[in-house]
Amino acid sequence: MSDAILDKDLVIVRVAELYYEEGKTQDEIGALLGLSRFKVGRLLTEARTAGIVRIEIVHPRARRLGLERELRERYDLSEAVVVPASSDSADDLKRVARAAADQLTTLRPVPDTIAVSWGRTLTAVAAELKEGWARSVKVVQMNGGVSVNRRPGSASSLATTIARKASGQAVLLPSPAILDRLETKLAIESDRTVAGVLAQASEADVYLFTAGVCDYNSAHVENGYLNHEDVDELARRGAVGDVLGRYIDADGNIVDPELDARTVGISLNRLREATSSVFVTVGENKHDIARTVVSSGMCSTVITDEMTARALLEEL
Amino acid sequence: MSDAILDKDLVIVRVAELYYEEGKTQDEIGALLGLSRFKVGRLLTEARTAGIVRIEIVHPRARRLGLERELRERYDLSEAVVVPASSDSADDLKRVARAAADQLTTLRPVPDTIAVSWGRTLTAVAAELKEGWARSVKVVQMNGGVSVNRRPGSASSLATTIARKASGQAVLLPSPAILDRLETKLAIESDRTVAGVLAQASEADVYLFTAGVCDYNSAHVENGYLNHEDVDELARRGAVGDVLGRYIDADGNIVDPELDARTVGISLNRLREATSSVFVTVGENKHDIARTVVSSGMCSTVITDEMTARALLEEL
DNA sequence: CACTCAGTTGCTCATATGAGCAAAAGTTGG
DNA sequence: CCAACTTTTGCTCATATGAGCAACTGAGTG
Repeated sequence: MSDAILDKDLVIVRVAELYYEEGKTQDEIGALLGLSRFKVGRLLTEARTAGIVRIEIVHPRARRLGLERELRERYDLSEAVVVPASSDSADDLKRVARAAADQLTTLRPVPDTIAVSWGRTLTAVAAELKEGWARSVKVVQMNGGVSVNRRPGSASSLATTIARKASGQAVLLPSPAILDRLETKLAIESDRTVAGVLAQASEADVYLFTAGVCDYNSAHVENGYLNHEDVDELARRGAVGDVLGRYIDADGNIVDPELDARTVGISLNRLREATSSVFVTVGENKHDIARTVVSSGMCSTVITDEMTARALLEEL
Repeated sequence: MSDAILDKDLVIVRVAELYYEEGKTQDEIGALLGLSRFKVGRLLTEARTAGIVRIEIVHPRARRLGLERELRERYDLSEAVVVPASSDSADDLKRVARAAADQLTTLRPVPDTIAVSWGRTLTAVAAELKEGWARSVKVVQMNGGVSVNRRPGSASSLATTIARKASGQAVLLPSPAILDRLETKLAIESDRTVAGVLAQASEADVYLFTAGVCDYNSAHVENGYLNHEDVDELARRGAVGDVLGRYIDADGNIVDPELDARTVGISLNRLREATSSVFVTVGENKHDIARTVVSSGMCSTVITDEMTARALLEEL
């Protein structure tokens, strides 16, 4: 092949095939093709760099470590977990939930208390956790509203499920998410029971939360806390979504202070100050609020799908 | 992770990710995960074996070396070339043609004379050959019919194209593929010009041919040598297709000796006796005739697409 | 509880490969 | 045609990895 008219690409392809498919050594390939083993090595490196050789990890537990590192660096996070895109995007919620379950299971030191929010995403995480994922963790609800749960068959809330699977204790927040009048909210937050739960939430070792989208499909609308006019008004004020029931704009600022004052739960600053605040998010409709959360310091760990990760890494 | 509830698959995936995506050594991975480097090595081997790590050669020039070896062994071939399936199967003809062109270019010793048949497959091969693919090769037509070419714009036959690109000489066979009467055929084959060309074809170093399917789309029907009744009769007699215009059954036997006697060109036994007979075939409609060619010793080299190769390797 | 057998582990030593460097080869401009 | 610069090559030496083996561990049986 030394004086044949074959171009370089063909040589690279042959070398890659002999090495990866035939299992031949670089020495053997060099002898076969009349090249030095050093040249063969360089061609293999070029084949990998140019994408002619593609090495892919194919497994439900696989991650995208390169994207994870980029996310950590871009947003100064202590941890990022990215689940590869799959051919069945309906599967993404389950796979991100499983990755979140894996991450919780490997938290070190094992937390005494975890504060959790609620929503479909965290419900999936609770479902993916294995029995005995930890030993005796107290799971505290950190924002209101879980009692207004209309889904039939969901007898135990996600906080209860997470706690049960760790042979731990669930501490539920017996309060609506949003009160009609400020006075009522202040009264409830002063009540010893509610105040005690909020205090335990504020002292948690780990915060686990997701975010909501500011649209008509919102759990707040579904559960009667907001109506369509409310949502329109919030969107008009620039809300991209809610964290712990608190509606924020792209910069992470509360868009409606009056509404916020009537909302029950710990403050967003508590997430910013926390040593370990874990944010789980899936889906294109949440890209805007996801960007806000990671860029305004509300989380130390993000767990998400590949499409969301790529969106977060795009220049705006 | 030594006492975590994570299962083995998760460990394998993490190890594979750290090695192939992060470029860490087995030593480094072992230190990170609390495993020996020997254990890490075994997990990587298992990841490759189990298909969790997939290494693929992605390039228009790529081949399927494993299938090639299986074909060589199954059919006692000296060479087999298999082109990977692509997402655009319309592209297969071009890619197989390119692989055939590559193969011709690397023939050693460089042949003095090549005998060729005709058809769309070889036309594509001629198109894929580079200028100067060889130096001064004589290309001889070994079966009749090329002159009855109705395709507009195809000013030079494939034999002429192959010869020109090698700065060589084309020797065309000035004869119809099939004669109406046996006497006419005998007369033409005795003519000094035609007899000389057939003699040169019989003495070629390399034979390059494809096969035709026994159906209404056949080039013989298109060119008026056969009509639909003829095709029906051939099929009734068990014909799976034609090689050099000669219709054969699954065992490689001539199905209509009378028709065969009126057909102009070298015999199929000459292909069987040749040192180097190269068979190029693409497409599912040719699987049956392809199987006949490779299993009845008509070729020493087969060049085909992945689907055909897999069909040829299937047990019947 | 002890024995046997199968599977797994960590090791030594040999082999395979890569990094960095000096020399050689190729290209470009005057 | 020659000089200067860039690119490529082959090498030495260090590192990374695998094969084969002995020892260890776990499971099953009497």
